[in-house]
Amino acid sequence: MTTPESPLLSADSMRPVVRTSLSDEIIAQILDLIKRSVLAPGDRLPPERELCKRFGVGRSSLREALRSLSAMGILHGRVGEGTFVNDNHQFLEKALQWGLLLDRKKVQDLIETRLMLESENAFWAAQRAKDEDLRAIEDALVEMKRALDNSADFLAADLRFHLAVAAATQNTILASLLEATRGYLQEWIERSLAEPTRAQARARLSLEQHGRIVGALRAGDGQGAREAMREHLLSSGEDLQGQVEI
Amino acid sequence: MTTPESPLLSADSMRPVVRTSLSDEIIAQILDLIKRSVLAPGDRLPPERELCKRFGVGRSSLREALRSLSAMGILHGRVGEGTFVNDNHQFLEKALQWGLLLDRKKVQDLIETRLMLESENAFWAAQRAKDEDLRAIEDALVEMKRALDNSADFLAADLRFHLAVAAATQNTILASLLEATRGYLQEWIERSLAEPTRAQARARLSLEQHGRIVGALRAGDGQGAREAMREHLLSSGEDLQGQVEI
DNA sequence: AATAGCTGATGGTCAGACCAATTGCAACTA
DNA sequence: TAGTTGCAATTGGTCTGACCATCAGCTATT
Repeated sequence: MTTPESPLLSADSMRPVVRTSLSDEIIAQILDLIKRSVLAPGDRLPPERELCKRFGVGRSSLREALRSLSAMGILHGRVGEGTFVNDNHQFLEKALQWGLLLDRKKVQDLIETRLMLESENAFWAAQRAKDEDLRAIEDALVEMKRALDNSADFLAADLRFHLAVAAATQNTILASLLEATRGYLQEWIERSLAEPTRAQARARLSLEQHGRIVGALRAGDGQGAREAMREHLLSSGEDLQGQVEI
Repeated sequence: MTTPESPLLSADSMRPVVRTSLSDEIIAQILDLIKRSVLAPGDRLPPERELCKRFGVGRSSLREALRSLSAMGILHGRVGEGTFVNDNHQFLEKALQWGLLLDRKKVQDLIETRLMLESENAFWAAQRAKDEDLRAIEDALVEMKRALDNSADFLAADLRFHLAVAAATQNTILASLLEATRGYLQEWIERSLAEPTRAQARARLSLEQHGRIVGALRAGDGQGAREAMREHLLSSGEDLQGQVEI
């Protein structure tokens, strides 16, 4: 038989206790510091042994927090130098990478997602790009033209072009998502341009298509930019498609 | 004076050594085990002290790996019981959450991104939804109708509806991104439906709009589904918009 | 039959130690 | 003087052993 409970306990006056681990607490605190710009990208954190004293925890707990933040690309440590706040927060990229590690079949989905993100980004960029954004985009285009016969340089400029478009949307989430997908696909893209002759032909076509995108962006033509980007990715995506199925 | 370098060194024959940390190695291995279904969701990992022996590392390194995986929602540990593989891998959601933690202003961007993801998802769902997907979507709709006068239940069914649409796209990345954004906005959505009278009116309108979405999905009308979803989110988004600016 | 108490297993935390990489300065060499 | 070499301090990376708190399952008590 159970003893009758006190009336005090009948209601939901008692909630289960949250037992948050020390490292989770530290993770939250450090993220908060970054959020409040007390810690800016590029900054160096105090040495681990000093952070221990400041947080009042042992080195294990502290390190488990730091390693977690490193694992998701927010911090990075170098022996003998220190631990730094990453410039570009690639947590999304990291997460995506891990997600793909869990299920490699998803690359197909990724290509599709990227098509959508890129064309949508072009749409918003056309409506919101500031002068400096347009200049960055056109700079990348010029660089692509200059690097027509150098596959690696061309690809780098191409990446810069797309990231500049993403930045021009003024929507950091959208841009982050695009950077994450694109960053991860970069490996495949490079592989699909292995044969030089093929790469040359592709580069010329690609250059022309990029020119059309810039035109639409300059004109503030959202629909046109979306279509131009879509067309570009669909045509350049065929190579990629074949590459993935290997 | 610099001594002339050996010809062997002139080319890029020597690349910098990658010094991968032990915990990163362990993270990769565990993820690989999950990917190959050696470790299934719900499974319990061997005790830490035994994993140390198996991996041949100290407990610090092992724990730093486990904590990192826990921090991104892939594992979770309970004292006295063990460490388990999480059922739902919400690393994308976690990452997005952290991203927002770093910069709360981004909620605005999130709303915009969600609009795009949802409408695009509707488009693909219309083309690819299987019978069981449609059934799940309609189930959610029925549930919404039943819960017209219960704000919390209605909201839950609404969430189920949108997630079912996401699943119907058959694109796991797209669905994950949507789940992540939606999951994080849920808090705001709930807050925007605080006043019961307002919520009632909204619920009726919302129900009708969802009905139209289902119609387009059933008909396999991608364009129509995208438009219906867009319309729904734009109208329901006004409340949200006001909420965020507070 | 139900309860209380014990025991072992397990994750969470700490402290101290050593290693390896890096930096900066001092000493040395050409 | 200019460049190199060598040493020492700093710092992240790793290991070990220990103790604590919690939980599950068993045992003995009532």
